[in-house]
Amino acid sequence: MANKARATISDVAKAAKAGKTSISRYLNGEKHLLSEAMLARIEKAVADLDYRPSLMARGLKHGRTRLIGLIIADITNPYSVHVLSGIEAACREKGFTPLVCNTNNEVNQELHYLDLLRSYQVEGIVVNAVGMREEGLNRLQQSALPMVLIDRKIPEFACDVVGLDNTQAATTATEHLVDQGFEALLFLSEPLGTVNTRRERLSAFRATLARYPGIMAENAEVPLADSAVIDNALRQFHTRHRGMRKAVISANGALTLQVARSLKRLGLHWGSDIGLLGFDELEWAELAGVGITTLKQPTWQIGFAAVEQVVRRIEGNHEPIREQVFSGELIVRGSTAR
Amino acid sequence: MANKARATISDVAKAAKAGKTSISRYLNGEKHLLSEAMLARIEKAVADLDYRPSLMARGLKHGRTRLIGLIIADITNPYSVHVLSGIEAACREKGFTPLVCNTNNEVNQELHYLDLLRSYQVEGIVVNAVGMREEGLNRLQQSALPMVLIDRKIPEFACDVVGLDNTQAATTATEHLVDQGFEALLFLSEPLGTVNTRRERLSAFRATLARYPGIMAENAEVPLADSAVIDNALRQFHTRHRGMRKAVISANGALTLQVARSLKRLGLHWGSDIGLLGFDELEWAELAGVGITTLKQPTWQIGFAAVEQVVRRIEGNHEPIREQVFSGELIVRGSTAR
DNA sequence: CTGTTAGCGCCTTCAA
DNA sequence: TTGAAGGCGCTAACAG
Repeated sequence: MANKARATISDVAKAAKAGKTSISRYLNGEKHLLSEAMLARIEKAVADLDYRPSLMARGLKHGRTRLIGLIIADITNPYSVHVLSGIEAACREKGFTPLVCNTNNEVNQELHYLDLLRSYQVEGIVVNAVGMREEGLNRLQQSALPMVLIDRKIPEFACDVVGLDNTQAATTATEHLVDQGFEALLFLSEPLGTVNTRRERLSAFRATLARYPGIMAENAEVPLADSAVIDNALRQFHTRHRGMRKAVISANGALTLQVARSLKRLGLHWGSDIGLLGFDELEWAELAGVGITTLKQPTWQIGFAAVEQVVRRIEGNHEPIREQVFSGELIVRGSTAR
Repeated sequence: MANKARATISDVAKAAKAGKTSISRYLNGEKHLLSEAMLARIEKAVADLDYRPSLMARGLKHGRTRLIGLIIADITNPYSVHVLSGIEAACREKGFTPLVCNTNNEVNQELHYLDLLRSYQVEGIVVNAVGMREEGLNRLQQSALPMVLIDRKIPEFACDVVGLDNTQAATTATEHLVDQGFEALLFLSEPLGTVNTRRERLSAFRATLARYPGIMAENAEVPLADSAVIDNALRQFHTRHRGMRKAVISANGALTLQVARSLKRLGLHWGSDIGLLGFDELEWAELAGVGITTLKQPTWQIGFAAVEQVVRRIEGNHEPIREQVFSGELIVRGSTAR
């Protein structure tokens, strides 16, 4: 009995001995305009044919696809995954469907997907930016497509943003290390570039330590994938401050993983030989040696809030650009114990 | 200068002083049918208006949305994420776009999304099943929508599958533990239910140990979220075989995490007090204590192959149901050392 | 080589 | 309370 093609509204109309209009009304919650009899017939027909309206056609009609485009820099990153989880939840609640695109940290993928999303007529976009420059931006500015950025801003691009309160977070983290009696601190991040989150975290780190003149403050930029460079930065920091209590702050979760690996290679134990604190909570943080102290971001909320904001825009809200930050929570473990 | 609405094919036609057909031809690679002059005018118009065709409208026309629906049980699971990565790559290569749905391990979400995907007229579906019963199945059977399962099969549902060679993998894992001189082995999994992967792994475990009568073989089913139960299972296993060399096999990555946490709570050290081997590679496996031995699945390839298969079906391939398995790779670390 | 026409499945006037 | 007609953006005959 398997019906080949999907049933269309006309099929239902025919089966219910009604006009297409009535079906349409039935579908759009205007049931109060229909007679009991009609209602029953339609109900039956819909069920029989297992009919469901084509969102494509509907979208074509009045541009409401109920699709929200997501551009995620790296789906492999736990941060992104948890944000995605919040995004999913919010979409579900608001009646949208997320169209997920993974740019794999490549700028041209970003451009490609941006185009694609527009082709699918998404009603809004949520972006965890990687590069995003020139062309991509111009196009976006013109098409007044609602868009909100997650985590990172895009330089010189006015747009809603939702992310972490980097200053608060980095300050909290730094002060914790000061409290724990560390005398030399290294802030480790990927190359700063124009990535505001890295810069803000570093600035707050510096600003905080400016209040503690006795403590050495350093920072280094290392590429995530180059373990030799990381080893080197860590080794040098360690030898340079031999005899002192010292600690490393890693600017994000992916980097923390590499740092931990590097320390292991170098034979340094976090907690005893060197302090370690990483941005982003890690599911395995408690299992690695004496545990790793982390600064946990409310990732789920961030994702959820991002969708709320983009939906607000979709629904015509024209308030000025809005920047929404959430505060992080320090989770203390063995790696920063006295 | 920002143009409000998106340009349509008609706009372009007007701007290029051409008919819509010519534009359409231009877009669909039938440029050879167009005169130089026309081509140039169109090219310019398209660029000027930053036009890109609506995939919605196109889809409406001849049912080719170039969309592939993805139903992922738990996007938070690293396994799924890596599979997703392969899926993404394959989609890109084949010219499809993945529509990702996260069911959050809830069966009704699964149903909901299944409907949704059909509404969006996806051309095929890739599913990492959670429950998927009755209704959902019937609907799917009828709509001859190409579909391939990842990892798990659905009971009594004939469908292409791609996943791990569970027998090979579990056998390899078990033999490794035998080789390492363990005398009592516990196979730990979530409740078996009808999940074929769990059952197959357990069977192979049992079958392998049948060849080594001297070795104790046990298994236990524990809910992922109930740490008390896990603690208990582990504690009992440990005390029951006091004085023997014993090891635990965890049936998947998420469980391995819980097992590691549990062992830590119990004050048992993997490697020295008890052996540990987990299905699924974990990025932190080397960092947890002496390291955790894992059975790594070729996740990326699995995802890639799944899309290849579904695309094959989309393109009209009618070969009999196909089951594609990849073999796992044992990565030995400290947790199973002598 | 190029344009006209007729839908794809749906929603929205507008009439009945 | 119901239905017929037109059009969303695009493609595919079918003429010129």
